[in-house]
Amino acid sequence: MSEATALRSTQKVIFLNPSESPVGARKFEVTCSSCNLREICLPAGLDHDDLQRIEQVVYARRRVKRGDALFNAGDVFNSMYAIRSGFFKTSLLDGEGREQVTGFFMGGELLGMDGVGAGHYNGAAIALEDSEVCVMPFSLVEDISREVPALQRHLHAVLAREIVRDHGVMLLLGSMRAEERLAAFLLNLSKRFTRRGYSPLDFHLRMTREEIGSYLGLKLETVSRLFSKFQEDGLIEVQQKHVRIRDNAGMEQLLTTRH
Amino acid sequence: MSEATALRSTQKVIFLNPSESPVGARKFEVTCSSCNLREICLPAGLDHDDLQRIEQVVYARRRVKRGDALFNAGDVFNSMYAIRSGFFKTSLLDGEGREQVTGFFMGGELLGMDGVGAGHYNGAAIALEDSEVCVMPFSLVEDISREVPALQRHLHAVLAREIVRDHGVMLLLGSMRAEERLAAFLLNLSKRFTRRGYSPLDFHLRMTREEIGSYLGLKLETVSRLFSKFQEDGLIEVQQKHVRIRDNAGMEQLLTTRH
DNA sequence: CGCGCTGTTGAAACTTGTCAAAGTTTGTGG
DNA sequence: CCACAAACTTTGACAAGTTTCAACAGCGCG
Repeated sequence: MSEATALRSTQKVIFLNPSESPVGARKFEVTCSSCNLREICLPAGLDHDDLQRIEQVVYARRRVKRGDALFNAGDVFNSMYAIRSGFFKTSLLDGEGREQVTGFFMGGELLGMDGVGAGHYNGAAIALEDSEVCVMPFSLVEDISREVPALQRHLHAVLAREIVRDHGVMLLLGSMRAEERLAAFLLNLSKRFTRRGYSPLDFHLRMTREEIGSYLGLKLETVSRLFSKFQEDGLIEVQQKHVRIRDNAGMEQLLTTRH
Repeated sequence: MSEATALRSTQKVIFLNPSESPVGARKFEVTCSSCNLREICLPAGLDHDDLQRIEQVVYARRRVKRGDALFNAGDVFNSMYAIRSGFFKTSLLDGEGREQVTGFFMGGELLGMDGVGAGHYNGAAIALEDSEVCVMPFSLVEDISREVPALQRHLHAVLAREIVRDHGVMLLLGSMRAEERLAAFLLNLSKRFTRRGYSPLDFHLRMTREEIGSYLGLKLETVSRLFSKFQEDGLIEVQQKHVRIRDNAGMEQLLTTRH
């Protein structure tokens, strides 16, 4: 792809979405090769040339304040986003304004894939703490992935991984009881924190009980009761948003034992 | 892409998966341009050249008898499949052998996207009636989509559509009551039958109550009771697997009315 | 430093699941 | 082609799980 094409693509992004401001968005600030999330974000075993070309897809960074939307359902789709730091929830609004949280996302994970192909995002992404994302204009991603098969494969893998993740949530919502859902949720968070170098046994929940409940298909009171029950059973210690896992094996057993 | 590359790709498929037998699998039998599902399967507005190249991705057809698996969870991933005729369910097995149905698929819809990138399928696809699929070796799809941007966009759109579909199911499982779930399910089927030229008001369910229940996160008895209740309420007529929708508006109201 | 959002807990109601039995359809082998 | 078995469906009564409503406590943001 020519540099001219790249510029055209990126400018389109700027003008269509004013909030993607050029402030702090100069390309030379961004390098994937030096990003500490590189191993999570990018495929392994890239040679220097490929890596350099893949870095072109990251056009800019953007800060999102806690409570603000990275994008809303229905917004024109231009870009996918990689989370550099922070924490997001994604959600849908059903017909009557009820919210369904479809996922929680942390550093190194991608957002916005649900907009590919449709021209607009299907759901919203809201920051649960002050966050920063890498902006990847999708037309650029497509252009470069035609030239760099490693990026093409990675893009497909990323989209498919989201499908697999969603199927996991469907399994959770469709066939687990409340207890199992919360255990699965906590263990999943724990695993993802580990990968990012945080403690797997001691972490801070960024979301409210209501958001957890929405994600798990439960009411907030049920979630609260379960936290208390897990604590009584010696599985965890909870204090508001702070969770400490005391009996990891016990939690896993909750998931593998029928009733 | 050279013809040699194409042949290498297709042969790999044959040898890795013996059930993809060359019987009835000769390429010249397959033409997307003459397929009556073309409008559902392929992007609109393709010129003759692009269409010819896209047809290359369909290497073969394969018949799957009712009850047989098109692929199983864990099978090596080589191909995506387009359904030419018939009906499938996809499902996951949870830790203890319980099945979660993740979707039902009919003519013109695609299967196997959950294997992209991981090297193996995440779930299984089982034929609910004698079916026939187009086999699309994924390496071929990737090769050609690098050359034909229309195919590239279509592939991305197809993957994203699956993500959006899954989010819809998560909404259903996470925030609807049993009645709403069944109504949503029936209306969704109705809509998809319409698109294929079948009656939207009068159709034959290919799946059992248990499979419907698994998909909707309900027990089969609950599904059965709801069918009876919908009949009492004059919304539908049911007789085993045959369903006739009598009050479409009433069904839709079930979905838009809170409680 | 206080007001509001978030979280906890209790009791009662409701929805859905479980268990059981009987009826119906489908498929198969004689 | 019939008969029988297996699989699927329906329905009832009861149990269990989850939600609803309500009251109150606590933390944290402004």
